[in-house]
Amino acid sequence: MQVSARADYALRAMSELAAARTRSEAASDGGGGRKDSMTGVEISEAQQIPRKFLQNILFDLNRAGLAKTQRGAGGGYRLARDPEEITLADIIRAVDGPLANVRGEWPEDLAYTGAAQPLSEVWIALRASLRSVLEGVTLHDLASGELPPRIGQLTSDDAAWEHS
Amino acid sequence: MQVSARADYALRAMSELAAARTRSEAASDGGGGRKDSMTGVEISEAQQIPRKFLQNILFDLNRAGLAKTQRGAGGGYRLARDPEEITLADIIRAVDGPLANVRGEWPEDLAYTGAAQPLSEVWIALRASLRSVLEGVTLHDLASGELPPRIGQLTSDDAAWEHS
DNA sequence: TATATAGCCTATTGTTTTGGTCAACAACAC
DNA sequence: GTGTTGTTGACCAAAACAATAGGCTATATA
Repeated sequence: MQVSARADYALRAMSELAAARTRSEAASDGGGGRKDSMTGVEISEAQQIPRKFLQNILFDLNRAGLAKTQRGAGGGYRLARDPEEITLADIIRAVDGPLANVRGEWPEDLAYTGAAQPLSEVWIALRASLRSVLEGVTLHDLASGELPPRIGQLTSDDAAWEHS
Repeated sequence: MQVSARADYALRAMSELAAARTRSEAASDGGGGRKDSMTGVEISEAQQIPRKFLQNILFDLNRAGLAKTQRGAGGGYRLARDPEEITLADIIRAVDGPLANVRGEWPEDLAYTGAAQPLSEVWIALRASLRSVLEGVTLHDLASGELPPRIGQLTSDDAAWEHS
């Protein structure tokens, strides 16, 4: 139940790209508009992510169709879709594979015997619960700083801030 | 976001112990009562878990105060508390450490900059969400086969059964 | 008090994942 | 062209994970 460095970095990089796009749209007074792309180096400096490692991750995001790339001078990375249409779950899946699995297997593929039988239903529930968070937050939510109400409920209700 | 083999095995082993205790209580007609403990080998055969690996895990569970052990002939492992008082979260923490952390850090310790700032709140929400499932299910729920309503909601409502 | 039974516990092994680097190569803007 | 930037695959070290080995210790009971 760990969030990997890859996933964390990917989310931060994509946030940065979402911000670049927002900045670019805001500058629609003149005509040319400001650039909505960032180079790998720019992203790595903005978010303090090791350059080379970040490039691997951006490559995955590109392959998954979440980011678009432009080679050559003046190139860089930009979002492939509107920030409203990219969820955190999309990003994590692109770099880490399936959101939740057990010992490398999908929950529904596990065959439990005896007393442990109801466990598979618990895993399904767990996955659904993860999804309800990660598929409910988009890059736009992050970039605007306004997370959906669902998140606020979760972080305020419980003793959610205790360790572990 | 993977559930480790250790966690899976631990949950299955503890389910088995819960079942043994239930069987023992059911046999309260005569007087002696049936044994509520199982040896390592019995558990490993019942759940198809590698013997030696299981022993490491049982050791952790013992150290965490979730299982009690008895050496010597006729010995074995048994639950240290009532099954109603042991949650799945307790078991996972005993063998895997903290339920949810990011790159080895607690969510609240992460310092995000710029566009990624609201991410830490998302991690808190994610952890709360995990907890709401894993702290809500006890060994008794598993052994009786009757999971709490919260689980049923999660597995029925959504398209919860799709892959990934 | 033997003795078989069972857990204790440290060490070790092999494999996979993770985090990260390098460098040759391909595309593109100017 | 020429320099900038991404592409791609190979590479590496360290850590984590899964699993095994085996001598040691406790103890129930015959």
